[in-house]
Amino acid sequence: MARHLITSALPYINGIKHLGNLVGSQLPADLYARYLRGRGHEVMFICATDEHGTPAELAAAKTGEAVADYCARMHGEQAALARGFGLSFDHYGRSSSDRNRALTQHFAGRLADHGYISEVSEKQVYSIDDARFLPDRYIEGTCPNCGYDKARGDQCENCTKLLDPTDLIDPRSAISGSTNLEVRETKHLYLRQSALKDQIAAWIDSKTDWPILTTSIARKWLNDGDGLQDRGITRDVQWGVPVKRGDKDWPGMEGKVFYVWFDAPIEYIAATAEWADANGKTDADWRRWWRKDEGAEDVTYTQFMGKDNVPFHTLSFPATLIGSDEPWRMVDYIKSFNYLTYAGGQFSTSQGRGVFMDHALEILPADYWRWWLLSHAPESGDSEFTWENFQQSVNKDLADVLGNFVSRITKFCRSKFGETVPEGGAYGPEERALIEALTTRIRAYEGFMADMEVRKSAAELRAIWVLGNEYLQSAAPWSSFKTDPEKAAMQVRLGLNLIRLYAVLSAPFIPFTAKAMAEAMGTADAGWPDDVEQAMMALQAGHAFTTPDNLFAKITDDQRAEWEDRFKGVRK
RNA sequence: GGGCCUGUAGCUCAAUUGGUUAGAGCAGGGCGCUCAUAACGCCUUGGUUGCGGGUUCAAGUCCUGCCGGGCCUACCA
Repeated sequence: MARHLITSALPYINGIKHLGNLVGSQLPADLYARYLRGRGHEVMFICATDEHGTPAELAAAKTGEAVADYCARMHGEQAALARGFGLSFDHYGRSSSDRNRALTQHFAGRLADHGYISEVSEKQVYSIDDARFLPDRYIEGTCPNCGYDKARGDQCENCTKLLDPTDLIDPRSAISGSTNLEVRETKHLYLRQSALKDQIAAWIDSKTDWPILTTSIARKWLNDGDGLQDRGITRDVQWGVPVKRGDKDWPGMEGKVFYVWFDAPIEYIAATAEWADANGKTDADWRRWWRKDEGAEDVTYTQFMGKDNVPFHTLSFPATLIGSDEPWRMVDYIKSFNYLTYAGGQFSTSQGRGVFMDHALEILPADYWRWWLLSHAPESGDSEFTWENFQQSVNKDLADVLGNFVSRITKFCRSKFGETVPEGGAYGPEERALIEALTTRIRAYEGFMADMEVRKSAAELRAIWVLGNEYLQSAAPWSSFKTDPEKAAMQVRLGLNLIRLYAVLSAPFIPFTAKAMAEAMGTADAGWPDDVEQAMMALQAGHAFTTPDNLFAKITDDQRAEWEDRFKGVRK
């Protein structure tokens, strides 16, 4: 039994997340966490809402709420949706928590004490009417290159040219449209990543088993141009962790907050502390997951994230941990994902494009989404969601292959033997061949799951389901029942045990259905089939079961057409 | 502009890292079965691996040039 710390990238607070967000981090992280728990490992699975920064302030202003109220409300909504999707976080924290505030300030203090913080005076665009400094992308104007009139201060979306805000013709605030802008001087703290470059590079070089997607992004930042650049870690906004040096004030930094990307990854640690607080645990209980000097030496730490998050997890967060000169557990493996696309374009929270978590649960149970998203996870490249593919996959894999298997065996047993596991008969060559085939495939499944090969795991699980149908077809208990009822009894008993086996194996992918299957079989035995032959004797003759309703209703063509139409535009 | 990723059957993806005849699922075709959600099983049709060069005994895999798609480019997160 090993100890596994698992974190999912933190979903940003400003709205309901879409399926692309879900499949890029939280869902595969949940798959892995559930699998490891199923194998009996000790797991700490952490996620949280990422609540600070300009977009949260603007989203709150739009609804007229105070930003703290807005975040509290949205956290509640996101937490409810996470539960709806069966995301089995040990704790779903908030980056605005007291724990994170204290820890973020602690790290900043440690970094400053070790000379890894510098103060930099810089000029930034200030909007007098908005009463705030504007990040480059919140300044709009006419592109000097192509004349596009909605170019952003960082880049023109029309001609893709990189810009400085001062390049724009007729610049205006993207928030209010005000042209009442001026350049002001402001002072910020910078994390001296350049001074930590060699240590980070050596650390990245040691990760030879990481996906190319992950290491290549890190190397680009490490080696591009003059190498890893120092990074501003404070901002002139209201909503964030106030800048402090440990628990002391930071002269000259009054009224400023830490940059959201500085405090967000620290929330992985803080959320574990929140877990302790929420469950009556001690500090030692959470620190044994994070501090190598307090028990975390044997922890394996895995992070899940979309590819856009990689630089922060391979560079700035490690720089924070290394620079603190404290023995924090650093990530052992980063599993990163490409993007899920929707009807040829991107899912977009800001544009309301695609299918969102709340709407998804309105129209279908979570397991449908979990299965499709995981079995099509964008691991090797971007992958596309289409309603036709979704309908076909779900109907075939879940309704026909798995659901119908459960249906045929339970209904046959009910009509011939009643709702009790029948007794009699002994295994023949077919049963031994089945157990051998199951063993081979289950071992392969375990290998893929351990390697976080999500799509391959799904394909293997499906193949395991198919074995059940193949067996029934060749064993044909409906025929043997006529000539040799004891043989049919044995075959059916094996079939019922297959349902329990499938419940155990499938739980990481489709936890709700797995639970329904186990309950129908009247068992709480979730023992992992280390020995398949043993596992096929979990349900003994005389054990009562119930015949479940169909586990999965098929998606009809009418439904597909309706949803295709409903979700083709922009979220209201 | 620069960097990285990517292009394999109608569709979604594999291919043990350069090694026999490029494999699965879905969709299509045929046969079988009748327990089951018109479900299941078996068989089967589909590929000049984007295009052109090159290296090699051997290239989907390595190099190079085109063409297409995507991501990142440090002040969105």
